[in-house]
Amino acid sequence: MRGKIMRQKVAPLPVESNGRKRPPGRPRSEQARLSIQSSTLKLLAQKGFSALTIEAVAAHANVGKATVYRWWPDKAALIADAFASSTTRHLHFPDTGSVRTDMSQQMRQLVKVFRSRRGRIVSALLGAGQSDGSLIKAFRERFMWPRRQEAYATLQRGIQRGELPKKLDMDLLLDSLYGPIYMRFLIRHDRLTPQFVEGICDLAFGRAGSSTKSFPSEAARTNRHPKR
Amino acid sequence: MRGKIMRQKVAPLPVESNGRKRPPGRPRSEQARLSIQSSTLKLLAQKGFSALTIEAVAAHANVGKATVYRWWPDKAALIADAFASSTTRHLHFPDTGSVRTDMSQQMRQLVKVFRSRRGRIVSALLGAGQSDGSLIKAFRERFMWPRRQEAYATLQRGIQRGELPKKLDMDLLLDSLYGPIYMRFLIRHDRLTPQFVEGICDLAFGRAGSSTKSFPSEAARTNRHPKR
DNA sequence: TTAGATACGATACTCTACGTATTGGATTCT
DNA sequence: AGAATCCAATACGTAGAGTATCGTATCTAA
Repeated sequence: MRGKIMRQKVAPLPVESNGRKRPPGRPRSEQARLSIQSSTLKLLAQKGFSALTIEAVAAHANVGKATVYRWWPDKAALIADAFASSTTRHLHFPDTGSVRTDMSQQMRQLVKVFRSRRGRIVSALLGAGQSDGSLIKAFRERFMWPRRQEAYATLQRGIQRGELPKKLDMDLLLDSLYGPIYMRFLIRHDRLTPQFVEGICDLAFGRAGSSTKSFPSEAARTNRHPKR
Repeated sequence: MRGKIMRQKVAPLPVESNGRKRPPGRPRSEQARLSIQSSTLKLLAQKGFSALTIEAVAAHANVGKATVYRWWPDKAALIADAFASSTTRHLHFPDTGSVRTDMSQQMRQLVKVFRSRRGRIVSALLGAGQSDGSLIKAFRERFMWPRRQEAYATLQRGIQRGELPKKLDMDLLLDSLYGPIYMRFLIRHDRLTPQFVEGICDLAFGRAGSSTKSFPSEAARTNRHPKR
């Protein structure tokens, strides 16, 4: 028995911009919410997923344990939400006039994030996600998907400029660009460097470089991006 | 007394391979060890990492919990060891005379393993490894590294045949081939198919295909494999 | 044959953290 | 004022980790 209903995570604060009246009773403490989220991220980056306890989060946030459970059903939801709420504003794609340059610049940024404190949070999320579907889903929808949309647009510009073939499997190309980064990030068998990013791009876009018209290898035709 | 004598004069646990005499006392039960390992793998594939309890392993293996702890310090070591001891015998590289074919065939095999029951074990190991260095290390050393050695040899043959440039960053190429597979395997944003493998190879080796001399993109030169 | 050493399964135990429930007080509505 | 809901604090029940102990089994050495 789940006790009483459990209010659905994230619980948008009342009184919002919409005309709804605020319900009676003491409103939830925004300060407590923020404090919990930031403590979650902080401890997650420090200790990793398995060492993160809700009791520690509550203590660190100067909050009652019940307050955590009132708004988040479990540790997974807490982490997914904290992560989503902190999604980096960096990691946008530039528009330099060259796909190769646009992509590699963003990839370098991603590598920088992965190597930073935030990287630890991402790996914890992906790691725990392997035994909890909701976490990996949160990662895809809140982190990966928005960036992938930008990536599609970036590639599209490249196609229009004639840098890429018109019939391009964008998902294949993007996974070929980012897969090696994620692999080194998660398996840690080798260093994540800007040089590595350039090597990946050389391989995928062709050695020729930025603005030339050399099609990658004319590969990656087939269907566009039919999934999801 | 006479009836059941001589039971198992077959030397259940004879002298070690080295010249050392066997220590006094009851020798450990090989049967218990194997039973524990196989139960670990079975439950891990069934329930994933977080739901795997040592108590359940002991019960499933018909073994005392203390017996588990006598030989493995913790859950991580138990899993790492069970995984290592079961390392698939498949996943070898063929020698067809074409690097592209050698690689893509092995990659298809890997995809098949990832999609099988064993895939669940691998993802559990990599997932838990994100908060436990010993697990990710076990994966690298026992699973990844032996195959990478074979991959080096395979690429080397390609170089000697002139299919690949002499100055090749093998690690970059291998990460570009396998990274996309691991990414889809772990993030699950898209399907892992043989067609995907071919797409990756098209991109990395060039569309031309198997036995032609088309250098990938002449990329991936720089240093050979200086790390680790 | 016996003594010593070590493994075995079983089980009881302590600890930690999860998640629930209760309490007394604070805040905001009608 | 009264109802409703929040808050922190804290006690509680449960699950599983890891340790300790017991009686027994299986080995070596003398």
